[in-house]
Amino acid sequence: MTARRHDPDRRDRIIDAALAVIAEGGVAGTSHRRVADRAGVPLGSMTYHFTSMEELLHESFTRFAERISERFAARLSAVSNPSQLASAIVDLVHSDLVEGPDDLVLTLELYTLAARKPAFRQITHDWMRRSRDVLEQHVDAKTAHKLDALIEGLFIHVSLDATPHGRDVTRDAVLRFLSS
Amino acid sequence: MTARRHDPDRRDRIIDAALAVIAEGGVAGTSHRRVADRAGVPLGSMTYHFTSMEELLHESFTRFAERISERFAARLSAVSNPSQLASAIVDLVHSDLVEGPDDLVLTLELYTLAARKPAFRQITHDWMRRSRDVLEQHVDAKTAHKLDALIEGLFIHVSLDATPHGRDVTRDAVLRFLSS
DNA sequence: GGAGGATGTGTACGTTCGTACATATCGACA
DNA sequence: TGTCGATATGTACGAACGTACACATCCTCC
Repeated sequence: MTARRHDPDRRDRIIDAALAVIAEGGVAGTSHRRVADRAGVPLGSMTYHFTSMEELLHESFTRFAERISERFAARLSAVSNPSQLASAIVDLVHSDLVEGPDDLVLTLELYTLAARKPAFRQITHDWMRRSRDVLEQHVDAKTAHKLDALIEGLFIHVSLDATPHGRDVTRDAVLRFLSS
Repeated sequence: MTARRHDPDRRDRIIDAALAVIAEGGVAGTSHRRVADRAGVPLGSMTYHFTSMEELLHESFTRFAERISERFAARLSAVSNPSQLASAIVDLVHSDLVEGPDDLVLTLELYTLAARKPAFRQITHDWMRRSRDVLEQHVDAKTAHKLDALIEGLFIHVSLDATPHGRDVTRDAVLRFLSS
């Protein structure tokens, strides 16, 4: 009812700061103190708002996955034919990456966590389901499955391979799944 | 010329121990002490054989990537037609994973490191080039590129998605790239 | 306006860490 | 056999960590 003593989005800022710190130094290099410094809050605030580091990481990655999903949906909602869909996907794979290398790092950090801790796997599950839902607005379910995996692999290989991956190769790969 | 004071594969054992520790607790949870305990060597041995943690990680992941590459090559060297190739790839994506979940964890830990530190990207570069070389024994270069990325994406999605990925869907996806 | 609960903070404790380095052990060779 | 590098180890130090918790601050309601 009344204004909180301090900013009510203190928690939000901590989560955003956590994502920035993770992108910079990885989960390995993330500590309460570093996140607190980045968010401009006292150390005590960390344990007050989050009972453990794991809870903070979980909430941070949940927010991250939702953001990426929203962008994915926004990019693909505008297309109306297979050719446009292919172009949109090629853009996602080749351009988004250049804009935000942090996204690659955060994605991989999340996958790594999910591979080891089941608690984080729910985040990847939901993320992948949302991606498929978006793709299923344009293609059938099985194709959506394949396309989603292909996009994942292309994104990683374009990012971590020295050999340049041409947009034409990516486009051709996508179109192979789109043709009936 | 003469036998070393101690076992000459002390270094090797440390590297293997490091991989075990990384698989268990991630790069984040890897320390000199833990690796030393696992390898059965004194703490002093760590800094003696490796000037830094980063050097140990680099050598460990190099060895890991080479091992996976060898297995990949062994699996694919025996095939002689597209159908067999598809079956071999489906096996790689669906079965290897069940055998060794550690491989997934280590792969993702490496990718995460590579995404942030260029020094580790050389390892992924070499790994991906070796994979393509193997694939190019069966298909043309562009197809090898696409297939390699597809395998990557399928592997990750089969591992981190709750929705089951049928082998038939994987096989169909692979065959789409194999058909001329 | 004062009591008391909710909200937020500063600090201190015990642990673990990477690293340095003095010391110990051994093999090679005179 | 005795000496001298090379090889290897144990230990100690300062820094950073997660967490607990006593304390401060503020809002609400009587």
